Amino acid sequence: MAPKVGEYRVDQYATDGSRAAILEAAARCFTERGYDATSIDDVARSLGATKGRIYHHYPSKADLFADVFRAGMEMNYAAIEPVRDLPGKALGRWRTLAFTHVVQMIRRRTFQRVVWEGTEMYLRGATTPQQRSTFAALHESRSRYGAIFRQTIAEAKKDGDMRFGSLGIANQLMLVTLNSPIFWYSPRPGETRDDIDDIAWQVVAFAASGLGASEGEFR
Amino acid sequence: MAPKVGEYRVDQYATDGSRAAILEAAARCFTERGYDATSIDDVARSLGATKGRIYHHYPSKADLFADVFRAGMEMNYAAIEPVRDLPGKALGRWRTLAFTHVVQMIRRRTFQRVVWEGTEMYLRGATTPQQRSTFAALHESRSRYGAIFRQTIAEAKKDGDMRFGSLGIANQLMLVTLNSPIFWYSPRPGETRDDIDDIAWQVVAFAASGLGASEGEFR
DNA sequence: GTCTATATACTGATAGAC
DNA sequence: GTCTATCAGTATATAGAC
Repeated sequence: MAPKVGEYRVDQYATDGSRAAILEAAARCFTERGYDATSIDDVARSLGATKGRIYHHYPSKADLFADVFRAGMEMNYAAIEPVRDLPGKALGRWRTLAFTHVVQMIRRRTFQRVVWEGTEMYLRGATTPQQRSTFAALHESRSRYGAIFRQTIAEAKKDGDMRFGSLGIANQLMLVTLNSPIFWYSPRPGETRDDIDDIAWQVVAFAASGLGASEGEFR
Repeated sequence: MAPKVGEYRVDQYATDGSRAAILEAAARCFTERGYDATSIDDVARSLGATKGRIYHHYPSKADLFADVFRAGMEMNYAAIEPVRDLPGKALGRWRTLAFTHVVQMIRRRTFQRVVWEGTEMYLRGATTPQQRSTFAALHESRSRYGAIFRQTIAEAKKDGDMRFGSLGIANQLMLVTLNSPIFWYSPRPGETRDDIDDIAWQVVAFAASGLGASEGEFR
């Protein structure tokens, strides 16, 4: 179940065309230039509009950014929901979860970059006191999401299906690996769904081996 | 040998106390708040000075940032220089290189965060035409540095000591893993040199296994 | 070599027309 | 619901005193 972290629900950002268009444009701009270097005028211009349109929907730039963050996390929860409670051992469940996550990083790259930058902003304390509680909720949503992965590898280790030292370090290395397509992936002309799946499996295989998983996969 | 990427040499930033202090403060500020959110006043204030001091040494904020980037890369080349041309098979050489690099990411975290952000700025094209050539040179310096690692794992694969699919993807995953301490590491009170080495070896072990290296190391 | 103004530009946010 | 005009705050960079 995708928990509500903000004031809007899933179907709202899906059906409200105006707000959805703003979110898409904002995600793209924030990804291209980063939060501070992106002006509201930039986002408006990329929509072929002026900032009046944006300020009608969002009271501030920080709120717009936070809503992209929220939408990104909601997409993540929605993506893994069908594979969260599959039967079987932890290692197998982890593989499916990890693959789903990586594909998500590739498909919704712009939103996921905002999730990353938002997390960094929160951890750096680069937020005003009013924003702080909003960002804290978003950061907690992301922590809960990450905890699903962390728990699964902890269980796999207990099963004897993974071998690693510190759980905390292994967890960080796993997450940074699975998230890394947001930094290096860029679509190639004529790329198929299978091509993306192939890339994603290579990422999962790297992380699995890194975590000392029993059998390696080298597709 | 550490190639000169900018106009200053190693011994200059090491001996010129005034400029070195500015670089340290700038690296800290840029790491804490990011390039755009950091004002020259912030850097000056963290030095207990005013911006006159900084503008005497650097003509612009972008130049200051670029010099931190340059210093960071110079530190990296200097760090791996003693282990670049060791004898032995590629896998063994890679382990030593990788360990040295990870320790460097931990020890000089602030400078390495600037290297990361500078690279992103360059790739995003978030530079003015005048800055472009400076950043291009710095980015190329970083690419050459990364190529040392890429070449080594390619050789290890040819030796049959590593197993992975696409070299390009494996390279990205390796680099993001080895660099990742700049995102999640923070020093703990009473931490010893051995503690840091232990963390670094766990990172190297993860990457080695991820690359399908023959023997796993699980410290 | 460092500091104190100050010019200049940009941007987040608001008010009110349509 | 969107646009135009405008205000206020901030930040880069410069000029000139010390």
